[in-house]
Amino acid sequence: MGTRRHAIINYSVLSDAVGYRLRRAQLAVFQDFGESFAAEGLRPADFSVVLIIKHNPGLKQSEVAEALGIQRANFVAIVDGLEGRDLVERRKSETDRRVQALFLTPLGEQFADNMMKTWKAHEDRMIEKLGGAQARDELIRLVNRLTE
Amino acid sequence: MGTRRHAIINYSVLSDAVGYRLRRAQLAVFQDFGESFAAEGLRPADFSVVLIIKHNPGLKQSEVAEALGIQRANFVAIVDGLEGRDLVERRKSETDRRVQALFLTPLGEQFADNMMKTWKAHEDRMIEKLGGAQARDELIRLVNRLTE
DNA sequence: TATTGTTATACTCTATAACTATA
DNA sequence: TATAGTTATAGAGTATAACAATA
Repeated sequence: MGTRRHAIINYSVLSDAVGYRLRRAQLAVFQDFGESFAAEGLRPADFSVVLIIKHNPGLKQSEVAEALGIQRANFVAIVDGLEGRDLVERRKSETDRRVQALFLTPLGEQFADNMMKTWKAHEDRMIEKLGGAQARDELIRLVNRLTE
Repeated sequence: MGTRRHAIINYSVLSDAVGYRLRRAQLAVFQDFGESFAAEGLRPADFSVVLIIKHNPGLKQSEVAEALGIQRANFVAIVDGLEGRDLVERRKSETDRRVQALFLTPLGEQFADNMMKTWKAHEDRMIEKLGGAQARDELIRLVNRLTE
């Protein structure tokens, strides 16, 4: 049979456990992000990499990786993917032949502009859910204390 | 050579992107959680499962899984692990032979009590970082809006 | 027919070690 | 010796399909 649809659950301290609630919220936000960028096939990490390169052209691979908390070994495949889509270009430094400096291609610049429009629509949805820009600012202020 | 230690990075909108900041903060909290429970070898999912079973003995596997947003296929291995450590017990329901009802073992009850002490120390650190219980309440209130 | 638990499998993300080429 | 990028690999976490037992 199964008369009840959902069991009534006592979540105990989980209801306001910082880690648990943060995790569930982050997954919900990334879910919306994923749906927003499904057509472009852009993952959160790709977005952040394109954004950083756009605003910091010429950085070393390892600098971008470190800025985003990505290990340089795992960063290689991300750049490979973006380079394969002709969005990002690796240029060997003249002064230090070990380093790869990263730049957006012309297509990458164009892609970044469109990407930001899609992102803004996503972010605006999140801000609306939060209850406005002030609530967003308050949230950022609070979560930053956990990261610092 | 290498005169600069860290490149100065323009993070653009990433500085207050809800998803990005939430993700970084969640990782920081889980990092502290992991260090707190390194000795017990308890992952966040294990913690939440033990907690739910403690406060809702006799729930079906699928009910606990759904309550925690874990797919029932992936939940099997989690319960296997906890059962293998003699913390959780599966009991076949008398009324519906398909379902496995979940209970803590006596050792599991004892483990849960100790677990909560470790967790409270962890959570208190997070609350302190946030600036007190009121700030924590405000954070929970805000992130819940993203999940609902 | 539908549900519960299970197995198998694949894909992403992350972590570590070791290699190469350069400095 | 040390650093930047790379390769290989292994471990989590997560998603989907299909199966057996039972309803």
